[in-house]
Amino acid sequence: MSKELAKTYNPKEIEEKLYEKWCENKYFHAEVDRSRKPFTTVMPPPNITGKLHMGHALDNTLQDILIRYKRMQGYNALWIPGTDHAAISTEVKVTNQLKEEGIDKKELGREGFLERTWQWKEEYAGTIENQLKKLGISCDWDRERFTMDEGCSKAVEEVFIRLYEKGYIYKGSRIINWCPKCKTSLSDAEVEHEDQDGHFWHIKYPIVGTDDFLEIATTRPETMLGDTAIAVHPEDERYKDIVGKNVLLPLVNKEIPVVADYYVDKEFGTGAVKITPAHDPNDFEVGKRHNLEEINIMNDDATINEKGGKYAGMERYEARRAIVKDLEEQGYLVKVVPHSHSVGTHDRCGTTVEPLIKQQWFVKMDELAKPAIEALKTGELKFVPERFNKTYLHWLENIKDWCISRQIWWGHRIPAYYCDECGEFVVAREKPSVCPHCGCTHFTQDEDTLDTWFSSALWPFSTLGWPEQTEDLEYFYPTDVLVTGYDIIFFWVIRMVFSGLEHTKKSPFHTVLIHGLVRDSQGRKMSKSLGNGIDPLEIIDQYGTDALRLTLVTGNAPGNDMRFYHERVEASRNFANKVWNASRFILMNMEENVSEPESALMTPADKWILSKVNTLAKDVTENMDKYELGIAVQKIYDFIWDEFCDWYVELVKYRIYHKEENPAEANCALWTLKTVLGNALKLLHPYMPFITEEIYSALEPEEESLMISTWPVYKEEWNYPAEEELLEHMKDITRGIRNMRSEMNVPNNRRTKVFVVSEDVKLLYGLDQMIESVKPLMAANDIIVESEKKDIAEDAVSVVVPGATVYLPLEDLVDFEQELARLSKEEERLNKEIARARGMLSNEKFISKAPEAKVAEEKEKLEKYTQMLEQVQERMAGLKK
RNA sequence: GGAAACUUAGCUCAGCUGGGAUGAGCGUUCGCCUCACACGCGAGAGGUCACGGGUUCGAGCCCCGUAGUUUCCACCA
Repeated sequence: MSKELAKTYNPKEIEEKLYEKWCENKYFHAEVDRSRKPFTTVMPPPNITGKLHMGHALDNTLQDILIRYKRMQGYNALWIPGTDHAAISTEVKVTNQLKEEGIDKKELGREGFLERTWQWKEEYAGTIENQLKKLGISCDWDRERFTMDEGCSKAVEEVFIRLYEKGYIYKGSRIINWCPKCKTSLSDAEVEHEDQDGHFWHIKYPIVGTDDFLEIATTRPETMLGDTAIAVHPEDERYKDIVGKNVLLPLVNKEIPVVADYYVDKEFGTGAVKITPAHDPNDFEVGKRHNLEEINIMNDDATINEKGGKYAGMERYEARRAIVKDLEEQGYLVKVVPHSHSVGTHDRCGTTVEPLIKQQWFVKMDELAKPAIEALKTGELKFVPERFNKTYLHWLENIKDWCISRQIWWGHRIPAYYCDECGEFVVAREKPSVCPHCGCTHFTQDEDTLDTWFSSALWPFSTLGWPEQTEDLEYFYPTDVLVTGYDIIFFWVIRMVFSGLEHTKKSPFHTVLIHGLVRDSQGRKMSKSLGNGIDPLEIIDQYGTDALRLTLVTGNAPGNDMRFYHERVEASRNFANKVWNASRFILMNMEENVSEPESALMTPADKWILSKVNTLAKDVTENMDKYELGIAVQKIYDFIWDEFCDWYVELVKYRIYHKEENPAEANCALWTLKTVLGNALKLLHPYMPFITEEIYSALEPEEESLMISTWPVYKEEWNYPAEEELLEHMKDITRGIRNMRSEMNVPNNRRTKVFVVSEDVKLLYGLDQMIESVKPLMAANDIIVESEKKDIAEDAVSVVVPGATVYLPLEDLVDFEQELARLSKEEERLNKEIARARGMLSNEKFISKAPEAKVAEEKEKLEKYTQMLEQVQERMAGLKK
């Protein structure tokens, strides 16, 4: 940064250059160093399915803020980046890409498809990496990982085998969620439920041996092809006599029994339920209890199979229509009632999920869940904000076994090998040579792959070398904070916690910082289908990375959603420009050899701003330690703009402009400017890394880099309470004068005498010390400070501020009536204030119960306002003469 | 059917362990191109903190209830 700077900040000129410098110097890289404390975080690996969206920008900005902060505090900060193979999502994307080229993935075969998908991975992982770099994030690129790289795959295999050997992984035939489009099983978490308008078809089933019918209601009539019973509530008087009898399944013309089961709700529908064990999770349970046959009537693509008789080959909804039509024609359909019900859909493709019975691999969850619940209760793990504890616990306490096998190619293949001869399987690290069951030597590996979350669950330790007991693992693990959105607590956070506890005996992190969603300006979720997504790169291009980052953290509390719109980024951009220009002003005037001045040379203003930045450092640190990043950055913003720019820089101009006459005073001002700006830049750096680094390098050219400099800490010697008080008085006086002038339409260029009358000796003395500096702020050509009102003409306007009365002789402009009106308004206000304070102080309970400090505070206020009121009244009396 | 969050200035949102809403940005009114910045400077206007109770000397904040909005979970055929 040279001294001839552009009037507006141009992020494009510096961002790339600085990022390269940081990378070249390995500032992001961390190695084991036992002399320092580590601070570790792992990046939630973005899916390689596409480019990053605003949610990623938020997630990574938050992490970068924390990691930069900790790094400056002296921690050995490690942030591991990486990407996720995103099994089904990626397979769908690549399959579609192939389809566009007219290629069926089956033609390619497994190997060919995988080769193609690895190509895809290379391309997208590269794109994602570049995007992250644009965001300025300081993760350790030397440690970049991928959920399907060698190390992660090794960890996956090891975990699978260990859990299998422990009996926690099993293969079983259970009812699972099936996506007929992706042709794979899904876990419960991957199924989204949405309410759809459907119908209730009331159908009558003839009771065998009578002329009676049993009426049932169903939302999915096509499943009747697989009905193997009707269930009623055991205590339902209506059906008491029918239990044990058979009914005739219409269309199929098969007799099925009526069973009694507590699952049935007497009040709902007709109180009689058709039971299709193979196509409904509840019916499956009922079926187990009553030993019912399970008839699977569907193929993997949700067409009706050969068990469906004449409906075989039909697509599921086509079959539904045909069956309803037939029922109606044959007189079995009683009525159709509109009915809204919840339908499960695949979260990746939106297809309605079909519950089917399939052989799948499962993780037994009950034992694994217990330590994860315990970790939260003991405090080993905590959520910020705390309300997510409930979400976490509720899920774990109601957890069901996790279906982990997927019938797709892209993913970690299950390490189970089937004997070609006897069909028995062996779970092993390598393909076995001899079958322990039959002695045969030919094996085929299980075709299935694992749920994508199976590998991401290991991310915090697989990326550090587990299952090897590496030095990295020992030193950096457990990690410290995990930053992620509330939308993947179930998918990911919970699974990482129980996996970490199971395999490393430790919670993988002590804190989970949860953030919300970035929504559009109308509060809608950003989505491809709505086309309302905002590309972070476009924003960066338009306003700069720092502006984007600032926008993403201001005015937001942890866990809350935010709305994103251009006006907010503009405000951030404006702030960047403000910082830029204040710095430009300082650098333009900066001398080579500024030195720390004697305390005696410092003006009250210098001490005040030092004191302010000192307190700021303390407050910001406290807020950041509590993850209150929005509050922290707001304080920095306010300090820089309001205190530093609007007051201090203005107060310093006189000394700077009179450098030649008084170099010592100028030095003092410059040193303070440099020191305070330097500290402010440090505090701001985690939020706005580029602009702060750029300015700092010009301000402190001898220092290597701001990002590796030390975080400001509170120092007692910069605590100047008296000067803080004095400057508050000075501001009150200045505002009083400006207010008066504005109200009276005094032209800007008209300078006046200013009389400050006060009994406060310290105030008078302090003002006197800064008189030349203060003049421009008060639009004064002369400031007279005195302890009592002497030769001030009555045709002056006056304003009473705490501790002083200020007069402006504005003979020609004074309107006595107006002046009296103004004063009486002020009198009224003060009377109200006094009444309020008196009211509190006359309440005995307040005096006896409120903390002493609070009582003293109110007494002080009462005194202050009473004094001001006297001044106002005195002035009014003078005017009335 | 459970659970959570939200309801504060025209808009979007902050408000830490309860102690005068001197809250922020945007918008708006008035005056300023004052030699760092018009992406700016100065001065204003604008709020019964959803509603009703309760606890407390004191409630935007704690407790209970009501209404509206949003989200998550759940097997109601």
